[in-house]
Amino acid sequence: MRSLSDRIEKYLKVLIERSENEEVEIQRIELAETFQCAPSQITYVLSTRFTASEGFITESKRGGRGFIKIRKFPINENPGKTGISEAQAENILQDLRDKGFLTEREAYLLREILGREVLDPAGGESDYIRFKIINKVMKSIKETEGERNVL
Amino acid sequence: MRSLSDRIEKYLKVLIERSENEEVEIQRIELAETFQCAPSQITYVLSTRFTASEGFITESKRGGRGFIKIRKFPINENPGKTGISEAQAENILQDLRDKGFLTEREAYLLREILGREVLDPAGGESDYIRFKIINKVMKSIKETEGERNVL
DNA sequence: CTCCTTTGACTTTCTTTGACCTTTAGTTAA
DNA sequence: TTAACTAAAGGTCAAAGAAAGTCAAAGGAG
Repeated sequence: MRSLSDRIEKYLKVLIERSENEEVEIQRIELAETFQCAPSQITYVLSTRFTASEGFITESKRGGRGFIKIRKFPINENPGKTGISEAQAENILQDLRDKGFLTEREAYLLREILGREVLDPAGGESDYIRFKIINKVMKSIKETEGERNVL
Repeated sequence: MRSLSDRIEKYLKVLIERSENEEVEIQRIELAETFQCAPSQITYVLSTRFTASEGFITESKRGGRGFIKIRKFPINENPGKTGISEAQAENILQDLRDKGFLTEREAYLLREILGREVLDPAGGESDYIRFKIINKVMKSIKETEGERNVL
């Protein structure tokens, strides 16, 4: 029998697949109730199966009317005009760092670049540019795989 | 479903958008009645979603004929001619690489980011953004000095 | 045994409300 | 005329409520 985590993962992935824009928004408590489990179980599933290095971006808000949004990251340049906020970018970088795909210094460099200050002049396009930068980074990581310790 | 605060925010932003001069004047009590909430809720929305760093300035008067005025400013950072072309950027990166300030992989990453493809959506501002990115990189290098070989 | 799951107590963040304070315009009385 | 009162705003702040996050400990499968 597949584990609860597996079932929740499957459930969410189906939701994403069926969505228009490769994203889904849930409420942690609600989903926990659906699966009759502790809310933190949902957090666990997200942190083990919906990581940035797997191509997912999550975003959430606490408090009243809080939510968790999961988005599948189109690594292969899909100009669907997708955008990434500064906070989301930070999460992605942290994950890539944690997983060892980026060194601390690389993550630091990118964090500076992706900040509001630098990208602001792009105005409404800044989220989009942030998306494109992250996209490039992901691709680059794939292409330079194995070189991590060489440099 | 989105929260009350979110709805009030949206409502006000629509009003501003539709206005001639990017500003709107309301009465706190009136708006609170419209949304069936405590007047201080309006204050809360203003202080969390119409901040200066988001480009808004609010102004108000108490007492009889009191009001709250919200103005949106185009946070127009003046690109004072500071711009860096793609080719120039490449030279700079090469130089930083040669001098050992960047690893090969870091330089590669940055080269990808600074390319035309990524920054194009910024339109006329892309040279300026490239300039700011390079600036950040320079600063970051200074701040992480000595860490180069630690990672 | 070891690693992955599951749970629950505690923490942090965001929202909503209400009681009380301050400011202003208008009105009234000396 | 002007000082004092009154009513009508908006401001503040703290408490209560509503979610999500964290983390360590217990439970299970291989």
